[in-house]
This record gives sequence, structure tokens and C-alpha cells, in this order.
Amino acid sequence: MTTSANGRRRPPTIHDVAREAGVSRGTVSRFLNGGHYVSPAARRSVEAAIRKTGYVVNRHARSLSTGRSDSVAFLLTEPQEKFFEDPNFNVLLRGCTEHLARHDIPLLLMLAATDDDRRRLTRYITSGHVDGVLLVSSHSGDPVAAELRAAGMPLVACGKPMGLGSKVSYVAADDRDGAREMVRHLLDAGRRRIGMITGPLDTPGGTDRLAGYREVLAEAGLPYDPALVAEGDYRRAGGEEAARRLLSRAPDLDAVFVASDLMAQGVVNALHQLGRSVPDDIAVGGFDDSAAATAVTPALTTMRQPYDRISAEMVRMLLAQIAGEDTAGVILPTELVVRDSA
Amino acid sequence: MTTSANGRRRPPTIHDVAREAGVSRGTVSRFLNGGHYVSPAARRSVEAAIRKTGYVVNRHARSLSTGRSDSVAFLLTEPQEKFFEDPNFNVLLRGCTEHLARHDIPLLLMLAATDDDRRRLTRYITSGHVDGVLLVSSHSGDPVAAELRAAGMPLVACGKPMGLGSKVSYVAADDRDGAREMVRHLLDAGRRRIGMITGPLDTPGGTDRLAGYREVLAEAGLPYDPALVAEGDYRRAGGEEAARRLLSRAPDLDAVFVASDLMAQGVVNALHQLGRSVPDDIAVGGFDDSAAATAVTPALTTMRQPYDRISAEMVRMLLAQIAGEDTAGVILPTELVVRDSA
DNA sequence: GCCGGTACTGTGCACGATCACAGAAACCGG
DNA sequence: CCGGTTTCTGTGATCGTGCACAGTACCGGC
Repeated sequence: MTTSANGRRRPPTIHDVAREAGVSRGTVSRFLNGGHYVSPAARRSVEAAIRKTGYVVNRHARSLSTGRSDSVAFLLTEPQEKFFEDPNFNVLLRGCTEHLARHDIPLLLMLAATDDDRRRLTRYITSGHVDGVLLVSSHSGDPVAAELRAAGMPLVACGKPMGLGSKVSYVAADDRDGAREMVRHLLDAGRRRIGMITGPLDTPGGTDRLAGYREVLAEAGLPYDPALVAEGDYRRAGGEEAARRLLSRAPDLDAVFVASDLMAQGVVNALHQLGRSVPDDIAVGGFDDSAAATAVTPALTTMRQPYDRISAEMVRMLLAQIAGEDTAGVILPTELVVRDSA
Repeated sequence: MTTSANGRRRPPTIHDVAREAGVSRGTVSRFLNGGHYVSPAARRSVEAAIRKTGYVVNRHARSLSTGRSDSVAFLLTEPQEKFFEDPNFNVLLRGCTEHLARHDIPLLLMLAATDDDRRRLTRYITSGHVDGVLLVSSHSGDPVAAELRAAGMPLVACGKPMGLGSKVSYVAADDRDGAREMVRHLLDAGRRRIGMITGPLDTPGGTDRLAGYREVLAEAGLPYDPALVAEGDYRRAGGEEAARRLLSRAPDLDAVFVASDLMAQGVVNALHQLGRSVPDDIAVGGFDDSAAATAVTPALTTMRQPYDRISAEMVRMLLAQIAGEDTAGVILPTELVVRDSA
């Protein structure tokens, strides 16, 4: 006698509830979906029957019938470590979860580190399990995006996609303008030998911030010196390493614009170890205004990326696409946050 | 004229493929599921038809028919930041993903930070969208676990559950024995004033490691001094802070056993700032053997948790449960890794 | 008493797959 | 050429829902 009181394993169906409540399946179904056109008496007995049977709706059957799944994927097409380390990513993820929660839509995080994962998850997504996809990928010429769009899947990317022809909706911060403002801030503070540690230069975010840096230097009549620029990878350790490279090439730097706070944290550590004081010897400007900005001493002057607005906008656009509307790209402004490092 | 060549939006069904290939639905279905009893000629024309129509199986229909969903949830019932920071969590997650991939099963990561999220996701899970759940939660008297088990959902927890009556299968490292081995190692090195920074003491992992520490001290005839013990939260910053507390109370410590490498990293930083050298003044023993162990100088002596085996075991047990078998708890041994810090 | 309208209820079909089953075709040994 | 097995194929029935639709009951107004 191992099985419990109910010998059957089959979960209760809407039919069981209907029988228990003494009404028809249709009435139960109406009750479940808003409850319009259900008499108070029927409503009460259905409620009781649901409690008694422990009924939960079978989402496969519902989805098959309606064509919707009422869930959304958050797809990460790169190794998760890189993003999990970044406080901003957590803010973005949390924001998307919360905004979707208002519509009672669960968010499924899918991690695709390998090509094999990508294939498996692409198939999973296109086979109807989600209504739409929020995509995060720094190398955003991502074939996955094109593939999902081709399958007619609603999709919004975080960050400007690389290929312009792909017609992928996106939400991004204004990288170029943000970089301009930060470099101008450094110039206004009297700095003249300003270096930069960029993000990966095969991504739009990486190149746009570099472009802003170069523009402002040119406008100020300062020469562009490639020796003052080092490429980083948005990670803490990468920033530390890039700072060492940069200072060995150009010991006379008086400021560095670093394309992410996480890297800037590494930069500040490296400068301390090299005996340079921040900001007296060298000013450091970050980017993101992530938790890393205030976790370091001195606290970072940085460009705030409006991650709360970005997640809100991504969700809004995705729901619009799911509802059948077309959406385009959105670029949101950044904001200078002056603290102690510059 | 905004729509593309095919005016309809309806994705192709198995029926469309069958018609295109000149065979019946049954034959296409057999082809899709292993391909037994399908003649070579039929096979070829079905393959061609699938390519031509761009057919992908509708998983809702399949799941409705089979009762399976061929996907698994990885449920995190606490704020993600805490776990995402931990390199071990990434190893565990990656391991589960890979082991499931061998069975072609996608893993869906579900984050439940709030009670609201927990309700939503519990409903989502019990309504049939996944075949089983891998649960990670440090406060593992988790009501979610009990609820899912009550609904008959296969479930394996990472870490020993708090309530013994809950009958939840789990996989855990041998915390008590690991702690014993580390403290014995510190004693063997001649240390006598050994402090400890624990994990949260409302979790089994936290109390078991503390128990091991106390046992070995007692066996060595050393007194247990509560002033030498501080409670931490497994996070880097928490370790740093706990170390300061500990040293202000007991400046004559000659060793600390820290219940996680991430905290130990913070401890080493704090000790450096306080002018103590590691391991000469104070030896530091960690726990986990995570990436943090080698990211710090000196590299940490630590207890390795076999995360690759843990993930393998969790997946194996979950699949067994899905197949209808019963599984119990599994405790895996840890291993002392001697490096420079102790 | 008939009318139109509103509130409510039940029936049957559709969704897109799997699966059991029956029957056809092919093969094979005697 | 027969009976028996194996291989292959198509035809319903089925899974649990939502939804369109038909139908009932009640109500107020002329």
C-alpha cells in the first residue's frame, strides 16, 4: 500500500471541477477567465470545487487552444559568468521580471553558452513555449536574433544590434553622447592627457563610446593618440590589466575614461597599487553607475545608464509586438553622476 | 501591401507536412519520434517536406498528448544577486545545463525574489510546463519545496533541507566532515587560537560546518570560545566585516576557518588592511574551492565541494524521479586542497 | 401577451500532436 | 502457393482547454 488515498495520478481537469460543482465545462472556463457571465451561485460552487479538487489549469491545453503561452524568455546567448558578475545585469533582469509581473507573466531565463545550447533553445522558443524574447548579447550581430525574427517571434534586444539590416527592435543607452559628456567633464576639470579603456570593439557599445571620446578630443583641439587607448572586456580583471598596459605606455596620463564601472573598479585598484592617487594624480571616469561605482574608494564619477527605464521600455515594446504592433529602436539618454574619482 | 509572400501567419502543422510529403500524419509523427517503422522512401519525402515548410513541432500539442514537457526548471527562491556573485553557483548551473543537454532537455532558470514571484512560478510549474524542478535555496525549509512535492512534482534540492519531515530529495556536500578536516589541518599546523566565520546559522550548511569545527576543537581538548565565532552571509563583503569584528574581539587569533571562499577572500583583504600577514600571523582556511580561492593572494587552502558531481547527481536523481522512481538524499565527500593561506 | 434585450448556461468543435489498432504489403521457409 | 511473421501505413480516438454559438430564463415596457 504505497500509493496515497487517491489511487490515480491523473491531475484533476476542468471537467472534474465542472462535475464536482454541478455545472458545465463552459461555466468553469468562463469563471477561470475573468468570470464574466457566471452567476453568483455558480461562482461559489466552482470556487469550492476548485479548492476541493486542487485543480490547476493545464497550460498546454490552454496554449494549444489560444495560441498564446503567457510567458516570456530572457535569452542570454553568451557565457553567463560575464553577465552575472555585472551588477547592472542584475538590475536589468530584476526590472524585466518586475515589469512583466505586473502583467502576471513569468520570465524564463535561458542561458545559451554553446552553439548546442543555442540550437536547443532556439528550437524550444520557436516551438511555441514563449510569446516573445528579450535578448541580451553584447556581440549583437547575433544570428539567433535574425533566426527568431525570421520565425516571426516577437523580440527586443538590449543594446544596439550590429547589423543594421536585421530589423531587430532594441533599447539602448546613448553611448556616444554619454561618452561625450564624460570626456567634456574631464576636460572642464582641466585634464589634458586623457586616456580611455574601451569595451570590446566588435560591439556597438564599445565603438560608440570610443567615437564620443574621439569627437570631444577633436572639438577641444587635442590630438588623438592611439597609445592612450586600450581595449577591455567590461570585466573587473580586464580593467585592471588594461590600466597597467596603458600606464606603461603613457605614464603621464592625468585622466582615464573607462567604459564600464566594473572595469573602472579594476583600474582604481591598479592605480593604487602603482602608487598613483585618484583623483589627484589621475582622474577616473566610469560608465554605467552600477553598484560597483560606490563599492570602490574613491566613489566613481560615472555616466548613469537608466536601467530601470531600459527594462521598462523593453517589456513595453515586447508586449506591443506580441499584441501585433511594430516597434523600432529606442535610445535613452544617460546622465552624469559626479562623485569623487573625477 | 505590408505582409510578406505568405499571407497567413499560421505556422505549418504536422498535417501540412504530411500533405506535402504525400503520407499520413501518423507516418510523420513516427518519423519525428525515432523513425521506427518508416520506409526509406517515406523518410526522404518527410525530410524534404519538413525543410520546405519550415515545420517545427508544436510542443503544447505534443505535451498535451504525451503528458510530458521535456524541460526542467532550475528554481532559485531567493534574490539572485547573492548567488550570481558566487562562482560556485555558476559552476553548478553550468553543470546542470550540460548534463541535461545530454538528454536534449532545456533548462529554464526561474528567479523568485518575492512572494509574488514564488506564487506565480509555483503555479506556472504545477500547471505542467516542466517535468521537474531543481531547487536552490539556502533557507531550505522552503515552503515552495513542500508545495511542489505535494503537487507530485519531481524535485531535487541542492543542499540538505531543514525540515526532516519534508521528504525532499537532495544532494549536498558533507559539510560537517569537511569542516572537521579543515580544522584538523589547522591544528596539525600548530594553530591553537582558531576562530570561525560561519554561514547563516538558520541553514543546515551553516550549522553543520560550525558543528564540525566545535567537534574537532573538543576532541583536541581545546575550549569552545563563542568570542572566536562570527556569523557571516557567504558573501565577500560579509566576510570582510565579520573578520574585523572577530579581530577586535580576539586580536590573538592565529587561524580562521571561513565557511566559504568568497567570504575568505574578504577576510584576507581585511587582514591585509589590518597589517596581519597570511598565513604567517594568521592562517585562513576556506570552503568551496571556488574560483575565488585562487583569485586572492595568498591562494586559499580550502575544502573542495564536488560541484561537478553534485550537478550530475542532481540531474540523475531528477530524471529518475521523472521516470517514476523514488530517490532519497545523497551526501558527497569534500576534499582538502592545500594552497598557501594555511 | 408579445417583444427585445440582458444574464447566464451547455454543447460541439477546434487546436496539433501521440498512440492504439487494423489492415496492407513484403518477405520467408516449407 | 500457403500461412506466419515483420515491416510499414493510414484512420480514428484522445489529451484538456477556449470559444462560437445556440438556447434558456428572466425582466421591463408597450
